[in-house]
Amino acid sequence: MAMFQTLPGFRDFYPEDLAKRNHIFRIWRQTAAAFGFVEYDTPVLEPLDLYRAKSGDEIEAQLFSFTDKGKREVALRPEMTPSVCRLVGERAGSLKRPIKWFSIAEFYRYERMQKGRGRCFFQFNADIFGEAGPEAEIELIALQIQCMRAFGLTPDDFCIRLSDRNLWFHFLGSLGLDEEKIRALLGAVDKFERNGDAAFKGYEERFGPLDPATKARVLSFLAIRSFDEIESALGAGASPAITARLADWRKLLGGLSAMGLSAFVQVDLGVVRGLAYYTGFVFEAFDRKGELRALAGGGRYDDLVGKLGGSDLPAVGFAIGDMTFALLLDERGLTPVVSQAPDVYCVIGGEAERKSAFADILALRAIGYRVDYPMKEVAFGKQFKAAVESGAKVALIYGSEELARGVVKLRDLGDRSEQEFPAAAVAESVLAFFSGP
RNA sequence: GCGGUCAUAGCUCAGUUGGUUAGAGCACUAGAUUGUGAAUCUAGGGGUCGCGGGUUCGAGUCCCGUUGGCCGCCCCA
Repeated sequence: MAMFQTLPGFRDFYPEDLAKRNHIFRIWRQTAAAFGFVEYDTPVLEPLDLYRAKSGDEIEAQLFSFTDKGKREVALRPEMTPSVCRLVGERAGSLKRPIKWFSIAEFYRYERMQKGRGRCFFQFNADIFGEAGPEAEIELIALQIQCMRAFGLTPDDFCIRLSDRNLWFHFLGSLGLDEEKIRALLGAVDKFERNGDAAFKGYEERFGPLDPATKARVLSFLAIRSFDEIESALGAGASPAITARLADWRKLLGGLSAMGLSAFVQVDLGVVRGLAYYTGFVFEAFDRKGELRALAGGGRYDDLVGKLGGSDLPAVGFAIGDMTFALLLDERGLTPVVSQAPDVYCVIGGEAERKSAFADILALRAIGYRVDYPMKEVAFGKQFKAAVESGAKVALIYGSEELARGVVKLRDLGDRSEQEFPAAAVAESVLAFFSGP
């Protein structure tokens, strides 16, 4: 029993765990780069006010926050958005647009542990700044899909539910509700899927009973699952603002369709995301079976950079969390098996032979091969067993007989065939062996 | 923050109505085996039975507390 445990909700990564994590990150990085996104990073520790400014005081309960030795109130970052808003806000005037940035970083939230949720977790974040039109959403939704597809996940495994807080604002505004009521009602819509009718309780406690006709219209609006339904609900006699918004929808859906991604996208106005700062399209990825919490989520937040970074910049972004994503890969049997085996394992006769081997070992490693050998003098039989168990492709045999003849023997641990190389040209010979047919 | 449930070796678990020095398999180390492969045999290391207190002649076992895991609620940027 270890003397110390990790803090609740924190994780150790043993080599095999870290290999899996790194493999996931590697694919996310490659994918983001393929989409033309560049990587950035920010401090883990930030001024507490950065998060207060965005989300208000009540958020403090879920922050790892404390006062540092300089009497500054600080917090471990619970998300990337405020930090990245600061970065782009500071240089908004000099950055080429569109600004396409991504990061892979660890975050901390003081919450109760649950399946797919801990107190520390990693997120892949991607954002586009400086593009106000739905072209940015096309790019980001496509990236989000590819970040999951790249692991072999299909439309049978997950889908992106697409909604629009802007449309909800127009719709509820047309019912005569003011902004405060609209925001409260969107909170109810967000909870409706989970809590049913009880979701409206908070609204009604604050503003009184919701007019039944209005409620009926809200319920039928949040049940919308296709663009056709949106059009028939709003299209006839719509205001210019709604007409323009419907054009944005057509552009977004058309773009995703042209990319061949329609099967991954589900229009679903029941998703509005709880966050008040989202201003337009919002999208959330779920597993198809509905067994896990959300895999990824994002949306447009056109007012936040101005609020946190000082310069007005339209923005869209999303994040994928590592925990739920890893659970989904496990469930589908898609967790990558990452080999950390050496390419070459050296079998060494004795101390004299060891000296001959060392020069070659270092030369091979310098070329980039993974090379291992026994630390101590052990029997040949054991060394061959160790070579096989290491997973190496070949064994290089430095025996006294071979070296006396000026050769080193290579044994293919797969087909058990052997060949000899001149002892003076081992690195070149191994290189030729591996690049040969 | 609330409720349910669980906790014995690195892993999976056994452990009698409370009774001697807490066990097995797997894994690990070494030997049999000083030049060729996942086998076999033998030996070894590894446990304050999550932690603390109580009941008892005696607690892994019963009681209370606590910490941690899992599941659900709240929340979920």
